[in-house]
Amino acid sequence: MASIHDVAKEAGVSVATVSKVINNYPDVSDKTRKKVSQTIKQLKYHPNVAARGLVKGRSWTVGVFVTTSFTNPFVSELLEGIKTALQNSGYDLVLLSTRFDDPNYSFVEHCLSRNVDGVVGFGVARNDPHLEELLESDIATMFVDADIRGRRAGYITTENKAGIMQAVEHLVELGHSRISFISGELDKAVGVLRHEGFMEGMKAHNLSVNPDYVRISDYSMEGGTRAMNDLLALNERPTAVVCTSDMMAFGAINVIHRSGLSVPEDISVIGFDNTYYSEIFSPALTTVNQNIPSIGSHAIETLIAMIENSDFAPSVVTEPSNLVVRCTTAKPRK
Amino acid sequence: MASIHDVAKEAGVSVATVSKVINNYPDVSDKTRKKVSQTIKQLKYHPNVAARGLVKGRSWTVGVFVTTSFTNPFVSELLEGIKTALQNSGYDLVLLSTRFDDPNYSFVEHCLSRNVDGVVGFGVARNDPHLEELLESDIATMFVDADIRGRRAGYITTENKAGIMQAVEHLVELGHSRISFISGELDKAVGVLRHEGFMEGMKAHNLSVNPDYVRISDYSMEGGTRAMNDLLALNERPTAVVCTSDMMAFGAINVIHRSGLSVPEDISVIGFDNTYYSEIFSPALTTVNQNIPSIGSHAIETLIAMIENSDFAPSVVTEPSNLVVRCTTAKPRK
DNA sequence: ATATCTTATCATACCGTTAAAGCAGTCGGT
DNA sequence: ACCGACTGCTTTAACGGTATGATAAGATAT
Repeated sequence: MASIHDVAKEAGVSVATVSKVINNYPDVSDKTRKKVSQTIKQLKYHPNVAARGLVKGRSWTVGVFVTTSFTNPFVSELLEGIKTALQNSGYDLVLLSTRFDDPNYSFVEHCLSRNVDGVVGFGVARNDPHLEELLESDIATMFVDADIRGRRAGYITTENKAGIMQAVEHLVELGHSRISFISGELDKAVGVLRHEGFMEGMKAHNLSVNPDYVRISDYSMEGGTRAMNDLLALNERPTAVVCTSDMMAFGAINVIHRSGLSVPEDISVIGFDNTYYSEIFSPALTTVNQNIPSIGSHAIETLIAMIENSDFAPSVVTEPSNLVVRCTTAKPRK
Repeated sequence: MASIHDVAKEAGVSVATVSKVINNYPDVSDKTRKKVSQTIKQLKYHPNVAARGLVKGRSWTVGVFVTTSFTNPFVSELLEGIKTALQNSGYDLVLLSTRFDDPNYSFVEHCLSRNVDGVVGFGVARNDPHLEELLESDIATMFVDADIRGRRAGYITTENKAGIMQAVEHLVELGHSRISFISGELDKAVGVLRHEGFMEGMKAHNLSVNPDYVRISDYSMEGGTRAMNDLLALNERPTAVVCTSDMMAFGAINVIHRSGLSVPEDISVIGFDNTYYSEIFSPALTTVNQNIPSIGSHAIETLIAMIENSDFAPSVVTEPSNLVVRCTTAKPRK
């Protein structure tokens, strides 16, 4: 690999001049600029990122810290959005492979030694042990779906509350009143907000919430399965269920079918996310749509703005959500 | 961030000694080693990867070049396997964000300027314009699902042919003879091998292949939809269809259902991949299983072996495949 | 007592880049 | 004719590590 010295020698100028050409400094004559550009092309020279990073204290990489599985469709779609925004940005994405079994592994130190310019954090709980350290550091951060702010940290999220309220409203309009809520863990903002959305949505229609109908589980399909099993065991089962993820809804629907009941005739089910599979699944899932790829893209765009413009205030972005009615909701049986 | 100089000063030794401690050189007395380790911990020192990379000409990163969407469940599961193998390896994954709109963008130059120690290539066609350049370079490479070898390049794949042959055999045993094959593009090894598997499987049971029944499409759901539409338009439609991806099978099944026919009663469908959703989909999909996460892990493991041991011959790994019978295959109607 | 070998440590060149400072040469103004 | 400003370029010191050859001190052999 040719270095800047090779280019300088070949072009008959000093390394500094080459550097200036590369970085578009004004004090280079057109003639030399041309000559240098030409030799750069000729030698297929590309600046060494490590060397550049060493002196600039930057790396032109942004880190992600994925705690959940990539199999999670939310993660896939988020990454897709991130990939799109990264294209042509000059930044590359580094997946920080964490060493969780090492008790004194520090995420922040990992970032610092890798010199990442910023990170996007996803699935970060409010009580995450690494969180405080991260917020204290100078690393620009965008959290996805977590209402965590800091001197250098902003977040992006969807209208969680409004989304769930729309879901409840839809069910009420269909004539449901025995409405159940299968929630994800309440340790993250999304969980709390969606829960609030359910409570407020019910209240807005003067419906009381049966405590047995509110199940706290986890966002996976197994989470939905477990919660739905509990609900079916009740004396008076609900006629509709609002889930806080599509995967949970899939799990719930499978349980309902397996117990001989049908969706939506016996029980209506609503999901959350509108991931790619909600349309493919049969019956096609009624769900709260959030534009996940766009969340990913915006997260990166604002992150880069924060990085390149250190007085850019860490921002809070909220993406709209809306209910997509498909085939898993209907009027309750008489 | 503390540097090696800070540690040296604090511990009262030279930087060289600190470096030796970090890199486990033998010629350091136990006493100084202890003292240095202690100050490293105390100052929360972590070597700067850029500086180290600069002198060593390495980066402790492996690159991936994802041309398809992350939404593709194969990619997600592959990444999951990669993530697992990377854990505790000391390597991080960098997603090279490609600049395809730039006509003289070079993937290899991107890798070189980032100093990645190796790359895993997925979805690389035999006629990919970047391929030759990559093979000529000294970058250690593992291709997934492509039979491309080079001085520094090996590959990992599944028993593609055998998998499809099992699928055909299963259908024949059920009594099918009008068997169709919906194939992905034939520009990659997987496409060719699965196609061969179909041809040989049919031949092995003395069945002739109706050319109308062989459709070349793409691996997406839309690909399956398109091909199935064509098949249903035929005078004599097939009683069974073998698809080369799960997504294609989903698309095909949706088309069949929409046209008023049912799966598997009217038409049996088999997929390929056994991705997470094949079990969730209803009816649950009969499909050829390949252990995708394990493919990802093995790709990384052999890649790292190639990197750290430059005379490790680039290897070829084949993972087994097997048919998983679920609910989309049955005897043909009389 | 001197020479030789070991062992532990250090000083320093170097990796490829950027940036600050400096230095010729040209030009317009007095 | 001289001054300062400007232009275009170069020299050189970092950045934070690693590796190499030198060195000092102690042990062993002669």
